Amino acid sequence: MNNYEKIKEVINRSGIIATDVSKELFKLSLSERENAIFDVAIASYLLEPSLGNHSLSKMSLKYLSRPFPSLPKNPSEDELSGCVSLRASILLALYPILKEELDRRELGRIYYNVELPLSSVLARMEERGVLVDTEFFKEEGKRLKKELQGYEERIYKLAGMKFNLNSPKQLSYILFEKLGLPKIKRTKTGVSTNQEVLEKLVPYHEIVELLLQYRETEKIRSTYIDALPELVENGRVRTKWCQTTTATGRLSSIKPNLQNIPPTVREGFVAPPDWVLLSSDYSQIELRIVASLSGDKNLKEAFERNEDIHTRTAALVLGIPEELVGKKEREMAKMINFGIIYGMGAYGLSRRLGISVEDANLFINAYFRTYPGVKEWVENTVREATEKGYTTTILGRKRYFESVKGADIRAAINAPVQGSAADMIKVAMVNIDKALSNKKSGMIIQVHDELVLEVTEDELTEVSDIVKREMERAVSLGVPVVCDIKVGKNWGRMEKLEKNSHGLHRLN
DNA sequence: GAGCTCACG
DNA sequence: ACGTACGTGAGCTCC
Ligand SMILES: [Mg+2]
Repeated sequence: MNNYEKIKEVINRSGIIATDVSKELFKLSLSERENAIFDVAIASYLLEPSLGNHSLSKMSLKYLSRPFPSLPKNPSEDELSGCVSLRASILLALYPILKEELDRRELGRIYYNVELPLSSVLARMEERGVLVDTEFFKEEGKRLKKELQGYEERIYKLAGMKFNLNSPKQLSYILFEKLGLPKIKRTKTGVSTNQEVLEKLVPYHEIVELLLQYRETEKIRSTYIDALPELVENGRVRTKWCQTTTATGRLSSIKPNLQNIPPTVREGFVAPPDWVLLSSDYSQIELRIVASLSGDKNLKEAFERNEDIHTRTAALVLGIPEELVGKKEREMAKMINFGIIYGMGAYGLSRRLGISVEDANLFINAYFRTYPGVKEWVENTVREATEKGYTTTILGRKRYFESVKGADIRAAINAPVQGSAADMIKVAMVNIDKALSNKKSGMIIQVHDELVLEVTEDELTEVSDIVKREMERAVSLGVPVVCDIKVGKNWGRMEKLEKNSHGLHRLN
């Protein structure tokens, strides 16, 4: 037996306790069964998701009151083995403590049924990576560079001098001192020049419109077009899917972050010849979860009607027929629907709708009269968070709060919604991965309410059925759940996939 | 490394 | 009693 085989044999016979590296073990095929692994980082994450960092040194101090030994520089063989075995002993000691704590707080289920199996799914997503059209990035880079040079020249001319356009400090000097524009909002260190401020300054000076365009283009160029190709290896980027980072239960993604790619840049993520990309996204999942958690009759019924939820909301709130709901009314309802998910108050709504706080209050009151169950749910959630010190999702994931005041009130309202949506798509991912285990196709990206898969053309019909079914039935909400499926040769240009009368899929 | 800004859901 | 909409990651400037 070589070392690899020895290690594999031990792991699958005795089990292994690891941290943060369960994905690596799966990648190396070192683990043949999930229950051969206990990942202390994932356990610690479920126990304290707001911690952000579940390093062994933190866990060791917290649960064992023991420092985590650091490796000396240029260690001797003895020092090395001493340190490593000390570290291993810490892992070993953490295992029973974390396991018992998971059970005590009823987090064992979500650990064993969702998070642990998910870590192997994420491992496979990392291994597969995403194919990148480097030519697209090259050409787009050239085009944006030219476009930016045009903005720069005109901006310098209007400013009467050259300056560093990427420096908010210098820009603020130009706008508010040199050109004398009104100061709208301040930051900790000076005067804000953010997009919201610039939009208000547009009528004052023609430089502002150019600045907005420059900012938008420069963002795309610097963050995406220039940075992404640096991370391509053998034609693919392999993001790291972070499973123990967010306070709510969502995933995050780094190097590169594939969860904030703008539509224009999505074109650069492509399928190989004879493959397509398939994207399936939940429709209004967070609001459906609000309907489910609150049990509000009217909100549930609104979804059962399968009409546009914002239009329906506007009609109910304003007491008018849906045919009379115009753009403005729908926009207002959409704002409140979103606002609810974020725990927004009258002040926030008034600012976003450009109306008075009094009017915003009227709308919110009318909204809660329409959906009284939602109002009750919000109040109960905040009360529970205060009394128990945590909020809970549909699968029992918890987020802890020390005292629920200020911004924490809103976070406490949002956490069960955002977290339940995360629970749901995670379950879907585990089930889809299982259903695709004997296929060539596989998942490559998750963006909170969207899954992207790389699919061979011959598997398209079957895979799209699996994805849609597993996403919609991942967790039973008692409210209809709908996913829309799109297909294309790249992530940017996709067409809706519809079922025709023969049950066959076709591209429109 | 902090602060600002901004991309996504 | 609210610094007044939640959750992320990353590039850039400046100290
Ligand atoms: Mg969606």
